[in-house]
Amino acid sequence: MRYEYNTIDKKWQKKWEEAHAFEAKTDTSKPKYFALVEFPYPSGQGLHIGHPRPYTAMDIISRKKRMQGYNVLFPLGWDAFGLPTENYAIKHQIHPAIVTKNNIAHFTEQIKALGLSFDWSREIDTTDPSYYKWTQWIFLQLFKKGLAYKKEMAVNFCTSCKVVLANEEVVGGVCERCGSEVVRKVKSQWMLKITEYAERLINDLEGLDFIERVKTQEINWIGRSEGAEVRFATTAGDDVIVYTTRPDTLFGATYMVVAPEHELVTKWKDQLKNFDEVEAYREEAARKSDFERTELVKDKTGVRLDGVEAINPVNGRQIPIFISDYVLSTYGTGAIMAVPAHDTRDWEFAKKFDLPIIEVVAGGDVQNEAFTDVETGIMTNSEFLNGLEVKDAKAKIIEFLTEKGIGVKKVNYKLRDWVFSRQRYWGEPVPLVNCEKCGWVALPEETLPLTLPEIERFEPTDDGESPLSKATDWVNTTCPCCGGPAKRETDTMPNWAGSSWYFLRYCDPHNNDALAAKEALDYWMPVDWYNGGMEHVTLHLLYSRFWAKFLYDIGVLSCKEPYLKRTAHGMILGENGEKMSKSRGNVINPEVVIAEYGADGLRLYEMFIGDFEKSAPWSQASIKGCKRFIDRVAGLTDLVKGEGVTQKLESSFHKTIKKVTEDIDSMKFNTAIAAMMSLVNEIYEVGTLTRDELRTLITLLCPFAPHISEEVNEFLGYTDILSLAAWPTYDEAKTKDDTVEIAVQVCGKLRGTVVVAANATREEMIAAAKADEKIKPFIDGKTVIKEIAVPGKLVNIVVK
RNA sequence: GCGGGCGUGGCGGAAUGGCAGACGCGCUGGUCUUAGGAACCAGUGGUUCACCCGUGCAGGUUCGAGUCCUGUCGCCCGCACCA
Repeated sequence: MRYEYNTIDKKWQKKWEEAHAFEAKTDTSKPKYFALVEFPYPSGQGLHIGHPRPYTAMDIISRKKRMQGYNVLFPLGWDAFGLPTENYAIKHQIHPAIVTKNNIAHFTEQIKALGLSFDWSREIDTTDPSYYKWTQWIFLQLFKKGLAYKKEMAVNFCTSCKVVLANEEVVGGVCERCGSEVVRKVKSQWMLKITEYAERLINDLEGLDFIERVKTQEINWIGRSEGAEVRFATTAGDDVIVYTTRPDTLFGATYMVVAPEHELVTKWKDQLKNFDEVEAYREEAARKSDFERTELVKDKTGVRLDGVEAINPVNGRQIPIFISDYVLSTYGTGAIMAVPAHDTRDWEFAKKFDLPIIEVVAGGDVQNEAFTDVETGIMTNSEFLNGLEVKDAKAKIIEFLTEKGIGVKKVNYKLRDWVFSRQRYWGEPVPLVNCEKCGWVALPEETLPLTLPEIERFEPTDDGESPLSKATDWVNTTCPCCGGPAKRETDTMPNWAGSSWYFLRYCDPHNNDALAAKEALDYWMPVDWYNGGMEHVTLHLLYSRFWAKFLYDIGVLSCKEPYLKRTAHGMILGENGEKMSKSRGNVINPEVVIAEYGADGLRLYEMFIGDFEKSAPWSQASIKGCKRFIDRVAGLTDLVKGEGVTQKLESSFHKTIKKVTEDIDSMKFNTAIAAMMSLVNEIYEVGTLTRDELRTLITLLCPFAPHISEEVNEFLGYTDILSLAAWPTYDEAKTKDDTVEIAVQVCGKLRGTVVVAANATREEMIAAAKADEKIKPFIDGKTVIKEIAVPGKLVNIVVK
């Protein structure tokens, strides 16, 4: 038979659907397995060739687990709130809900054409009020626990999207989404206290099966550091608290730097002789975008505060105070003690402003460069710390500072609270009202969902107000607390809100009384294996872990971590090795590929293309090899004779079953496919196989190429659905051959091979090697110094 | 600058410290064909061809190194004045 994919693909997709083959039932008699892919944002462009890679990978894992007897939950949904849809809606004057509906329809059709074993009965959509009801509910719980708060603050503002961005959404100083300039704007924003979970977000990574680069990236992003806060008195009377990770170098502090935004600078206005100059610098710093600030990294600038000096608490020495934008107002206390001898940035600044450099850790040449090594240095010029190692000096000075009440041990994080407001229409409304009397008041939970009002125009205003502010009928309401007049919050939630808990909804997607029933959550959670992109590590992954921990704290979830295992796929690049993009003209359309090679051809090639975790360039030529392989599998039906086991093929089958089983578990799909290709090549060499053997082969192939496997199965006369059949098992003993060909080396160089019994002893192997005609010339007349034999592998004879 | 990763044929890529280049693409020759951009068969790292040389480069450990160690060069990704 042949692979007529045009008809076969559709035929089996329909059969699976009619049989509800992949719908997960809560069945406690079987072990559960929750496999998760990141649900897509249904963009107007339709499916990208990159989408099927992680989907197929997790589909293979899900299908195999299902065949191995697990109760598998493998769902999909739509992360459908967001800017591109809204921008499209504005441009074409179509309601974003309609745009979303159309995009989802298109995506659904394209994804279904891949034959993935998703449980479509659990499909969810973050823009559906019955879904975002629960997003709002979670927000209310955060609000009630004091983890959501509104704050006037300088935020990142994208000049093109006209919207506020979270720190995680600013990449390299520009907007992560559109690449436009990001400026600082002071706005009143809802914030979520993710920082309160910083410690747990780091500590609980331990023991999770996350790939290492994901763990390190999360840890670095959270950026924990240990140090001390130290109080410096000033000649102005106010104290300045600085944060330092090197309290041991306190005796080397020769000046102080505070952030331009530091509040004391304004307070000291009358005491500063050069306040005009100071003010000018502050204005300049405020005007700079993040991008400009990072561009100017190397060139330190600053202004000395003329009229106020700080006093080093350990030696009473007066030191000058500067403002400089190399000190950030948002980290630590916004003030530092500068130790130019042992900090690179302070050293650069000191050189530029001609400030003294005092060595307090011996071991370097501090006049020529900062000595920052904490491992080898010995304290000097530091009175009672002299002679100590850095690590001991740290402990001693902290003890000293604490005793004197001038300092305290302190842990800091780079992680900032999550800016949760967006001045956009297409997002979840914030279920709060602002009452003149009562302040911010939560809507009663039974009134949720608070749905989006119908409005005419979706554009945000130039001054950054949400389009919802124009819906006055909706905005003006009554306070649920006192009944007086109140106004609704007009900002909406960021698109990361709906995706922060979507996997929980899959457990019980149609529940109207809770985000999911406790029993369903307890049964399915945590997710056993979650695959997604590296670009989400410091965004979605961190946010959703935070929400899961919060839900654990309030008793909704029974697990502390939502995901047991996390892997990440590599990108599929264009044929030229560059990232695929319209502007580069190297985009491959999955629909076109399916039309030419069938769903199985695409699936197989996406898995065969290379190491799953690495990027790989697409090749229009290479995909042919996968199509040929499928055709050759279909062609095996012509070679079927009889039942049972073919002697010559038996061990090959056992080896292949073992290899494919193991490789799927470690995501080595490319070598699993290679093993099946080798087996097929061998069958063609033998020239015949049995019906049972072909059934085994297509069972192995089924997770990768389910359509052709089902078709061959039916052709062979089987009446079951192969996708639900039992996964083949292997006999370890039968994966071994009776005889093995071993390499024979003389002095470590390969000189030949000999065939020996698989269970041959070392002595037998060496004897066989020495007896070989090709080996003799290399050892005859020489003294054997050493003989090494590795069973099943090689013999190495060392001669002189 | 810091953190992570990677350098293997013409290409994508394989190799628990044990026969480097599995598997696939491409290429060469052949079979069959009116035809071949189909299918099938054979071959395919280099070479001065029983030797020898080959995993970015230079050393080291080892009976044996693509794999481990040290140094070095190059590339990719993330973070980036976080005190």
